[in-house]
Amino acid sequence: MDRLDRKILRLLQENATLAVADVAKKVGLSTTPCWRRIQKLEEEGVIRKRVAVLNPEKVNARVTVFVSIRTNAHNPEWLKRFSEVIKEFPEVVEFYRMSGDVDYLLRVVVPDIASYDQFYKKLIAKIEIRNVSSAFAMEQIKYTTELPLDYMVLDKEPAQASA
Amino acid sequence: MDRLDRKILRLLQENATLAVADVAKKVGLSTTPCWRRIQKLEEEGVIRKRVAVLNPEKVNARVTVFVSIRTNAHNPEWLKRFSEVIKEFPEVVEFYRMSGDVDYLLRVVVPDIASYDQFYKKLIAKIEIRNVSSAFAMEQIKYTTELPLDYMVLDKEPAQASA
DNA sequence: TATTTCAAGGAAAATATTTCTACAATGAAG
DNA sequence: CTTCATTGTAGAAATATTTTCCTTGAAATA
Repeated sequence: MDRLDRKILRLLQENATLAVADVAKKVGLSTTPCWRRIQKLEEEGVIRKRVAVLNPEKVNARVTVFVSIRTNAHNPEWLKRFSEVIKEFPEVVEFYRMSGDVDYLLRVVVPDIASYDQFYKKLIAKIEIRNVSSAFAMEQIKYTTELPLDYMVLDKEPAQASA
Repeated sequence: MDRLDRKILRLLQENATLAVADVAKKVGLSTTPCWRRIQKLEEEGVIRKRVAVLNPEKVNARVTVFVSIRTNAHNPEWLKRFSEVIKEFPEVVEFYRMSGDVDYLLRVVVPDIASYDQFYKKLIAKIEIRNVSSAFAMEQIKYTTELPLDYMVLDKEPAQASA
């Protein structure tokens, strides 16, 4: 992984429809080596997938709720069951195990508060939870799928562009 | 927007590299109308973009921190300035204005705790904040870019597939 | 310094795939 | 029975992917 790989990743994180030739041009490479690099990044799993990102408004996914969860059952069985339950809910788009006084944090996406209430009832019907607290987002000011690449570990200097 | 559009979106949310012909086959349509639908979904902005999703581990983005922010300055100027500052940080991948006792919530992605501390110092150097509290994620159990489409508003019944 | 080796890039072309356009057919609604 | 929206078939044009083979330059070794 060198600076060229990073440049390629940056471009594809922004726009995955770019043709290999265009990526190549932008990073200052010809198509063949650029194609080989992308291929490799995919094989290695650096690039996990390519997806379409939708407009939340347009698909009626207007409300984001952060759900903080505390549990009594601090054991792997409970977590396993809980994870499986959560993964079934398409409304839960993110799910973290946390340090600190909150045990788990969910990001839930629904059309409105009423739908959130329905989701909430479905959730607590499926699994026992000690304590749930919901925080509503009023506005999504920034949302990106792009990971910061400045921290990426570079094996070596980028190969000098040969004449 | 009917059930066919929804089906198309579901597929493209999962995998944006699918050829139109493949999408068509899966939704039970021939390529032309499927192509036209996708075209329209893009024009209307339902599909916002297509992106490559990277593996956080592989690009050294291992630690997620949720940063809760309280401010004294409840005015549009401060928010504007704050937003601009935040948008400059590639480490901040999500940013919400919240209801409740927390004013803003950030999701920050960095390689490790030391980097988070550096980020934190950079942030408070740039803008005055009353109160910051950081919660560290130990594990990302679920993360998806797919929005739930079950809530999508359908104009009408899907057109009957014609013979 | 000469020579070998190796990793990476470049050009070009074959292949494959995709996109996009015309035009005909269908079925529902009025 | 007319109209309108939508689909289907087929094919041309454009693009993209992938392979083959060659070149280059850096590093290693004698």
